[in-house]
Amino acid sequence: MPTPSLNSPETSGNDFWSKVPQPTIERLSAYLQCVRTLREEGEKAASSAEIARRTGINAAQLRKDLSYFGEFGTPGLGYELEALETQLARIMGIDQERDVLLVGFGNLGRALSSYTGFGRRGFKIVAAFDVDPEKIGHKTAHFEVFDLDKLPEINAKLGAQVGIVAVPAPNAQGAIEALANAQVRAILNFAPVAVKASDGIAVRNVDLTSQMEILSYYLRSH
Amino acid sequence: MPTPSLNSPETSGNDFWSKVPQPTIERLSAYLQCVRTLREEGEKAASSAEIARRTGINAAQLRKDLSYFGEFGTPGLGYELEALETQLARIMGIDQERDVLLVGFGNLGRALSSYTGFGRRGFKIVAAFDVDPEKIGHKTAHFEVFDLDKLPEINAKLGAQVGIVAVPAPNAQGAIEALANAQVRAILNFAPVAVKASDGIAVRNVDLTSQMEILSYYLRSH
DNA sequence: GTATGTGAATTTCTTCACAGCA
DNA sequence: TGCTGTGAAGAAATTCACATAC
Repeated sequence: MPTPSLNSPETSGNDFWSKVPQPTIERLSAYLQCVRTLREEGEKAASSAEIARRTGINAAQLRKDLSYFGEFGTPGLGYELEALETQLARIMGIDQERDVLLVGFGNLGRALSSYTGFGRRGFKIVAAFDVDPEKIGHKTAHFEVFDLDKLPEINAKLGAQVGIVAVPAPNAQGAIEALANAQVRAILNFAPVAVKASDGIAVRNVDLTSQMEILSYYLRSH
Repeated sequence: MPTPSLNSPETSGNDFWSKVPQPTIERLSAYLQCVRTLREEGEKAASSAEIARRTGINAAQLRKDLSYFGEFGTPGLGYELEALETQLARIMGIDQERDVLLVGFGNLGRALSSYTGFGRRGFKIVAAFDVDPEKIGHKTAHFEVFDLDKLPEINAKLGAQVGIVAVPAPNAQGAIEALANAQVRAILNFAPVAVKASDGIAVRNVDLTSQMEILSYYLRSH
C-alpha cells in the first residue's frame, strides 16, 4: 500500500539513506541557511546550542540530525562552519548545478522564473513549457518557452532531472506525467491538487492557498 | 523554553483546540480540497476510504483527524459532502473573508498579488507596502502600494489580521515586526530566513529554495 | 570546563482492529 | 452488510542525560 504522506516523496527501494527521518531532511536545509548566515557574519565556528538558538530547533535534535550522516563537530569547540557548510551541501546534493524545467508560464510561472533565489542556490531554469500559443516562443535572458508537447523531445537533449509545475489545478496531473515521461525525477508542484506520481519520483507540493488556510485555522483557534 | 518547530506556530495558551496534532491541521486543508473536487464532479457523499484513496492519506487517519472536531459521518454511508465541506471550512476559519497585507512588492510580491487562488478562497489583499519610492503609490485594481512606515497607521483603519512577507531575507525580520506591531496575528513568510515572532503570532515559512534543496536530496539519495 | 554524539526515555503521531450504528 | 468513531497497539520522532573527547 503506498500512502505517501503529504510531502514525503516515495524514495522507493531501501538504500543507505532510508534510515533518515523525513523531518530531519527538511531541517537540514534550515541548518544550511543558518550556517551560511553565520559565516557571512564572520563567524568561524558555532556550537549546536548557538545554531539551535538561531533556528529555533532543539540543540540535541540538531546533533542527532547531523549524526545520521557523520561526525562533523569537535567536542568542547562546536562545529567548524566552513566544513559544516560543505558537508551539508554535499548531503543535500547541492554541491552541483541542477537544470530545471518549468511547466506553466502564467503569472506564477513567470514570477518563479524571475525569482533569483533559485539561481543563487544552483537551480537553473533551462526551458519553460506552456500550451498557450501566445506564450510559446517567448524568450527570456536564460531560456525559451516551448510547446508542452515538445517537452520529451527537448529534455532528451537537456537531460534536466528537476521540474516545476505552475499550471492550473486541472492540468497538474498531466504536467507531472509529461515530466515523468521525460525522465524528470524530482518535481515541485504549485498546483493545489493531490497529484499522483509513479514510484521513484519525488514530488513536493507547495500549495499557497493551503498555507493560508492553515494560518486561518490559527487565527480562529485562539 | 520556546523551541517552535519549523512550521508550528506557537498557539500560546491552552485552549480547546490545543489537543489537535499539528499534522492533522495541515491535512484538513487537503481534505477540504478533495471534498470540493468530489462535489464538482457531482458526488453527494463519499467514504473515508474514497477520500483516502484520492488524497493518499490513510482512511483511519482521516477519520481520526475529523474526530477531533466532531462526528460528521454516517456509519454504513460515509460523509455527506456538502455538510463536510461546510464543517471543514468552519474548522479552518475560512467561512469568512480575510483581509491580507502584503509586505514587499518586488517580483514575488507582485506575482502573489496577481495570484487568483487567494481570492478564490476568501483571502483579499487590501494593501501592499514597500520601501522603494519607485513602487510606493502604485495602484492595482484592488489595492495601493504604501510606504512601509505607514503600515501601522493604515492597518489601524483596515484591521487586517493576516500578512504576507515577500521581501529580501535581510528585511524579513523587520517586516514581521512591523506587521506584529500593527496587530497582524498570522504571517506567511516567503523570505529564506529563520524569523522570530512573539508568542501568539502564527508564522508559516514558505521557503522555495529550501523546497528545491529537499528535492535535491532525494535526487542524490537513490 | 565545554560541547559533541548517542542509547534510553519520553512524547507525539499513525495505524490497527473492532464495537456499534445505519 | 458497510462504514464510522475510537481505544489500544505500534511506529516514529523528539528530548533527555551522560559517557566521552577536546
